[in-house]
Amino acid sequence: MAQLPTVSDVARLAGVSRQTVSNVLNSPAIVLPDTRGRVEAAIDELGYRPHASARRLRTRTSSTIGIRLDPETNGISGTVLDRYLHALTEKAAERGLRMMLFTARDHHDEVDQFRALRDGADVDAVILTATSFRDDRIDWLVEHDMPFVTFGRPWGSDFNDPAVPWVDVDGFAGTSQATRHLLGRGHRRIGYLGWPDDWGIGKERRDGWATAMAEAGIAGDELADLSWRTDDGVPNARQIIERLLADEAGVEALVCVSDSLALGAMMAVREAGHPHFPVIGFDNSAVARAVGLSSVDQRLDQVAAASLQILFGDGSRVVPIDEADAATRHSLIEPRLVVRRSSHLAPVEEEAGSTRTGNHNRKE
Amino acid sequence: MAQLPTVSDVARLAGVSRQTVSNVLNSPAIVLPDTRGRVEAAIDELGYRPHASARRLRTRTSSTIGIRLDPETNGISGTVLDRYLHALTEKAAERGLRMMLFTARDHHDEVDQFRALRDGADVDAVILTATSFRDDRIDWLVEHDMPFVTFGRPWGSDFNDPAVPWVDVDGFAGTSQATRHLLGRGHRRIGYLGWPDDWGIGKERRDGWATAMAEAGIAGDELADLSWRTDDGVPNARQIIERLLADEAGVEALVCVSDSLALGAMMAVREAGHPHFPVIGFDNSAVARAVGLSSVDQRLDQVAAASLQILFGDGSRVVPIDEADAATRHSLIEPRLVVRRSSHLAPVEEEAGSTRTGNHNRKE
DNA sequence: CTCACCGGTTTGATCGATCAAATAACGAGA
DNA sequence: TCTCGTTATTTGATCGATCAAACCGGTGAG
Repeated sequence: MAQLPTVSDVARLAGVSRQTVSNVLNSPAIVLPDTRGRVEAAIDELGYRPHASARRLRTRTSSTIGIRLDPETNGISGTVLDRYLHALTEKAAERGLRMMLFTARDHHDEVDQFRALRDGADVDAVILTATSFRDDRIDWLVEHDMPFVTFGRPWGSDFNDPAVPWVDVDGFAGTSQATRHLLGRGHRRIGYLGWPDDWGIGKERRDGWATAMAEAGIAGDELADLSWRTDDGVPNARQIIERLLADEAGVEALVCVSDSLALGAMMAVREAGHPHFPVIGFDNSAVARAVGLSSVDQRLDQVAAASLQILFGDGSRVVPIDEADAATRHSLIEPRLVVRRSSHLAPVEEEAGSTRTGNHNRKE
Repeated sequence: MAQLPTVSDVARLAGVSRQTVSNVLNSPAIVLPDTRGRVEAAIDELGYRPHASARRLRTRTSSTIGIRLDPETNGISGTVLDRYLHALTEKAAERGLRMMLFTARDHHDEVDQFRALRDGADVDAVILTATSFRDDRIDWLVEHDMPFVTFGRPWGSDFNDPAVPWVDVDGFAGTSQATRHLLGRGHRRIGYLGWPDDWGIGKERRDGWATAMAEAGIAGDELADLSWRTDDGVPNARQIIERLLADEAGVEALVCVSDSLALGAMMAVREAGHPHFPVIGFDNSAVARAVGLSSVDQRLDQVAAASLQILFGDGSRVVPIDEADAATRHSLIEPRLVVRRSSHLAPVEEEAGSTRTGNHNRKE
C-alpha cells in the first residue's frame, strides 16, 4: 500500500504550497475561494486526512479530554459516571473532541497521570469526578494551571472561586420536585429515606425534601418522624420499610436519596401487599426505567454539555482562565422528575419505548 | 514556566547523545549499565517525560486502543459494555496502553472514524462491540488490515477464520451451569425464559438450558412446555410469569436469558406470594447484586484480558497478523454462576460487601 | 597485515504538520 | 512614476522524538 498522502502531496496536486493547504484546513476564510476549491478537490481526490500526531506535536494541543475510569462500578447508581461518560463522548464529538481514559490507584497516582498526559500533549484538559472533601487533586491542577472541570461541587472549598470550575446537579431541587409532585397528588405524610451523611449531597437532598414539606406546613417533630437514614443498598431499604410498615407509622409515600434505596423500598411495599404505595428514587438509572420507578433524572447530557462549555467555550480550543468570564465557570443543573408507575396510586401505562431493551451483542 | 525538558536536555546533562537517551527508554538492554544509570539520573533530575505526540509521529504507533461508545445505554444489561470498558481500561493500563473513545451514527460513519483514527496514528487497534450478523465493519477492517478484535463472535461468518479475531462468553456453558445448579438442588421442572431469537446468543443460551435438562432426562414435549419467549424487559417477564402462575403450570424454578427478564420474574413471583421461587439471571449486573439475584457472570475482566492478549500478545505492540498463531486468535470465556438468595429455597446471607454501594459523588 | 565483525555510541535525516517571516501581486494615493 | 498598504501565497525553520547509517576501538580469522 502506498504512503499516506500528506499536505505536500495535496499541495503539489493543487499547484499551491503546503501552507496554503494548511490554511484551507485551519483558517479557510483567508484563502481565495477558487484556490480553496482547487485544494479541496485535491484533498478529496487523494483522500487526504491530516496526521493528528503531527499536528499535536506542532500545536501542542490534542483536542482530547482525559477522564479517570476505575475498575469497578459500584451499585446501581455507580452507573451515573458511565452515563456521564457516554454523554461526554457524544457532546465532545460534536466539537471534534475525543475522550481518553485512564486509571489510577489513588489521588497521588492520578496526579502523576495528569502530568504524563499533559507533558505528552495527550490531553488538553481533564475532567474530575468523584470529588472528595477538600480534594488535593484540585489544588495540583490549579497550581500547575492545567485546564480542568469537576463533576461535583468542590465541597470544602469556595464554590465561587473561578479557578475551580465545576458542574453539578442541584440535589435540593431534585428532591423538592419529587416531594411537591407527591404533595400535588394529595399525599401529606411523605417520608424521606436518605444516607446518614450530614454534609454535601446527602444533606442537600434531604434539605430539598424538608423544605418542600415545610412549605406544605409539615415541620418540626412531625417532619422529623418521617425521616430515616441508612447506608445505600437495596437490603438496607427493605429492612427499614418492613419495620416501618409493621409500626403502622402512617407514612403515605416515600422520597429516596437513591434508586437503590427506592428499589428496596418499592419491592418491600409491594411484597407487603401495597402495590400502589408511591416511591420516588434518584438518578433515573436503568433499573428505575426497567421496573417503572419514578426517579429524579440528573440530565447528564446537560451536565456533559455544560462541562465542555466551561472548558472550551463555544469552540474546541481550551479557554484560558484569564480570558474566561468568572460567571460562566460554574453550572448547577436543574434535574427533572421522571414520573412512572411507582408514584401513581392508579396503575398507568409504561413509559413508551422502555419495554424493549437490548443486549449489547444482539442484532440491531 | 520554563520549557519542558526534551531528550536533548537529558542527553546534555548526562553527557551522552540523544539516541542513547532514546535507547535507555526503549531498549535499555543495549545500553551499558553505568551509562544507563547516568541517563536515568538525569531523567529524574529534570523530571523529563517523553512527548507522546512526537513519538507517535515518528513511530506511527500510539499505544492507544479505540472503542466506540454510543450515547444511550439501553436497559439493565446495556451496562455490560460499560463494565467491559472499565476492565479494558484497567488491563490496558497494566501494559502501558490507553483507551480512546469515539461515537458514530452508524456502521458507515464508524468506518470513517476508523480511517481517521488510523491515518492520524491516534490508535493502534480498535475493539468492535455489538457485532451484528455479517458485520460489514469487519470486512473493512480485514481488507485494510487494521488491527482489531471483536467482543462477540462474528455471527454469520467463519468462527475459525484467524483474520477475524474475537473474544466472547460461552452462553451455552452459562445457562447449562445455571440449570445444573437448580437440578442439583432437587428441582426438575425448570423453566426457561428467553428471547424470541432463533440464532446467535439467544439460541445458544436456550440450548445450554435444553441440553442440561436433557441430561437430566427431561426432553421432548415436557421440555417444550417449559420454554417461553419474549423480548427483553422487566414488564414482559412479569406478564409471562403472572400468566404462568395462574395456569399452575407446575414450574418449580426459572433460568432467564437476561437480568432484566429475571428481575421481572423475581418481582412477579414474590408479589404473588412465592418468596423462595428460584430465579437465575444472566449478566450479573449491578441490579442482580443489589437485589440478591443469582446470575451468570460474564467475567468481563477475563474478556478484557483476552482481548488485549489477542491484539498485543504479551507486550504492548500490536502482533502482526502473519506472525500470530492462528490458534490464539479466538477466545471463548467460560462464565461463572454467582449464587445469591434468589436461587435458594431457604433464605441465605447476603453476599458480603454488597450492601454498601456508593454514589459517584460521595465522600470516599 | 588486512578485514570483517563486535557492542556501544554518535550523527544527520526524517516523520507531517504549523508558525513566522518573506515575497509577490495589485491598486490607491501623492 | 513611485511609494505604501493590503491581500494572497510561499519559504524556511521548527516541534520532539526515532530511524538508519556511520563511527570507533578492539578481537580474531584468514
